[in-house]
Amino acid sequence: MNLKSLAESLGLSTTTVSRALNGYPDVSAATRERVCAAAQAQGYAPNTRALSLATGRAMAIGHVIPGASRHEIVNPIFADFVAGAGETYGPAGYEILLSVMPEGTEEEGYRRLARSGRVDGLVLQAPRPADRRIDLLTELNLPFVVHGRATEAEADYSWLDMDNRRAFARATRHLTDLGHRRIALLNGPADMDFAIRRAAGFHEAMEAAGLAVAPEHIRHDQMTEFFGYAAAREMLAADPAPTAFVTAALLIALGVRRAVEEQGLRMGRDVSVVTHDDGLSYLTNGAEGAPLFTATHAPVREMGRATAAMLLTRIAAPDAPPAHRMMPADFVLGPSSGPAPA
Amino acid sequence: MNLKSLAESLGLSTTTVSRALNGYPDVSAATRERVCAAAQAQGYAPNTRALSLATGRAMAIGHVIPGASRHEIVNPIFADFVAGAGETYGPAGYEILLSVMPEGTEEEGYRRLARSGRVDGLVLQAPRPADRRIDLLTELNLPFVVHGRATEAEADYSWLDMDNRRAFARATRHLTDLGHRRIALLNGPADMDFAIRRAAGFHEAMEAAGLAVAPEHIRHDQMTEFFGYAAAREMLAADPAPTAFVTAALLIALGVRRAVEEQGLRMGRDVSVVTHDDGLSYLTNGAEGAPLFTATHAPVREMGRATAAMLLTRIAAPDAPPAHRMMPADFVLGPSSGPAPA
DNA sequence: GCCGTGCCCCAAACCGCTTTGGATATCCGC
DNA sequence: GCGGATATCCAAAGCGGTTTGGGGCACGGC
Repeated sequence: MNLKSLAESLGLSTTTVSRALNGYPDVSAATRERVCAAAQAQGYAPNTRALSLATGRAMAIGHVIPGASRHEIVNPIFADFVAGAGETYGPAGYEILLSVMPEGTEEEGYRRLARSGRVDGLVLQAPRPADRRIDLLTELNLPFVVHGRATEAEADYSWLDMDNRRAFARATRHLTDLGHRRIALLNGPADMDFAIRRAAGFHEAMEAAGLAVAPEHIRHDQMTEFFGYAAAREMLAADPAPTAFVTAALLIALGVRRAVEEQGLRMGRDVSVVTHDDGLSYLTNGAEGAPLFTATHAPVREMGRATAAMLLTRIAAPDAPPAHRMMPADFVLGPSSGPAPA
Repeated sequence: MNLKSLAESLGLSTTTVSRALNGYPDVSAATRERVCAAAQAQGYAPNTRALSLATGRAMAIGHVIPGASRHEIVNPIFADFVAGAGETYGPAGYEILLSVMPEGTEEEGYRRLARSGRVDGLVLQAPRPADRRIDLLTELNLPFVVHGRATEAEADYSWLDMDNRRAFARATRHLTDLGHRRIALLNGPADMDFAIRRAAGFHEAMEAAGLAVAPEHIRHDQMTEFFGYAAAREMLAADPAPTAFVTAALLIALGVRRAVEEQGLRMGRDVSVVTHDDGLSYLTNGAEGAPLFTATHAPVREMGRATAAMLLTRIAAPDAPPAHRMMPADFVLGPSSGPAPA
């Protein structure tokens, strides 16, 4: 069922039918009525491929999953972020094009994606401090918004980020205020910009409290339960052991809790834990109103929605100056943190 | 940089250039060489929109996230499954089109997706027993493969599934063999086909052991940590309490462990837990060689790869009869299960 | 009676590629 | 020298929409 046969069945030209369906003025109300009814009845939907070729708009946004190497860890926040973005795209008629780019082929991959015309814009995730993708995309002249920031990027670009530094300073200060002096940081991968900002916030608060940071109490790794468990287990066995942990993800915190309890210690009394919580739908911090961990909380789904909205306005007005948006994190008090043991 | 200008710059027709690039015979080796070199040099990449319109193939596969309602839980296995599928699509030149379909608009949504020609095939996830989508897609004549099965579907269709019944029978038998008599099942949502099969396996093993199933020991819900915690906590406080749990996901098992330890009980001694483990990259069952839970294990990423491969062969030969593939689950022995307490 | 003015509608060009159906040139055997 | 392969190449017709640039017609004013 294409435009042509629909037009024929109505005894009209394709031009008129097209204009009628797209709300152009040059068509009488009666005709428009008739056309719309017929389209509805015959179940007409424009062929996106043709539409896209004619209009030059792909009506799709690219999201890239970096690294398709077999044992790569898929970022767990990815699903929620994309679901959030989808909520924004849907009503606007955009679809998500997911591109899995094998490590190493990235430059070529982005180039091809841009030239292929499959997408009208791109969302960049998990940037590194000097992320080459930003300059690349600027050069390719494809609208994009970065979820996160790339500290050392030269060009100005649109981004939406959580205030990582401030959130982690807040979390750490909470612990120093409680009298903790040996605080460990279980952070995300060291080459991620967000992890660097989180570390900065941590150091800032430690310094403000006049505390030294023990290098052996800082760890960077993929944010898994096992990382939290293994790192905490090791640190707790050492002497002196930390009395508190700041962790970059709820999964890490769950691992820490496992190590803590395995040692016969109690969380919130013997060892305090403050975590960042991405508000993942399938991994909530306890129940509503009864959090399990003291946490900084910033729902990533919300960020997906907001990032998508920024990108859509950017696509609508590509020449507008880049926009920036900083999302704050809530601070939630839970039973996992308490005064430092004497 | 389109075909036309590339052809002009070479003094050839677009026909010849197209044939040269696509490996058709009607072109001399010298010309082909020249064309390929120029394409490389000028950074030519065919416009997918036009290519797609001309060939009729979209070079994209649709994956649908059901439900975009604000508080919907995004299935955590989704990310790994899609990453796996992407590994298969990539080398074949296919991209993933992610469609977020709001609850209720599904029928219309699939119809539009099919007619729009954006995708060459579809992967259906999380089917319900009498899933209407299967008949719908068959009617729409769009190649698709179901991850899971729909028990009551009438038509024959391609599917790939884990052997849920057998896996859960195996898990349950392990516990009955250990002498457990009161075993609880913390299952996925009751309307999911996979959850029904898992329950069937559970009941089968209980019956084989001559054990009655207490209705209050069966729970269906979203597979979150909190569900595991709350359900186990409640059950352990009741009298008689179960001595063992079978759980449908690692996250649930983590919640159960939390409840167990909160009660001062020890997992594997006072309370046994056997879980299913989807092998998510960011949520592993302990470390390699040192599992945390006794588990049935079937990596969902692998299933993504395999499902994608099935779909691609189906697209290549749409008239072949539907294919079926059953994936077994491993059984992994861990410290979370032990003899029933006396 | 003529002309300007809206109102509706349409034919045809175009988006960038593939593919069909020749066209031209070369080369072969006889 | 000539018919018929064979090897190369190309013009043009799609694919299914949008958009440009009119064209006919009725109406009103002079």
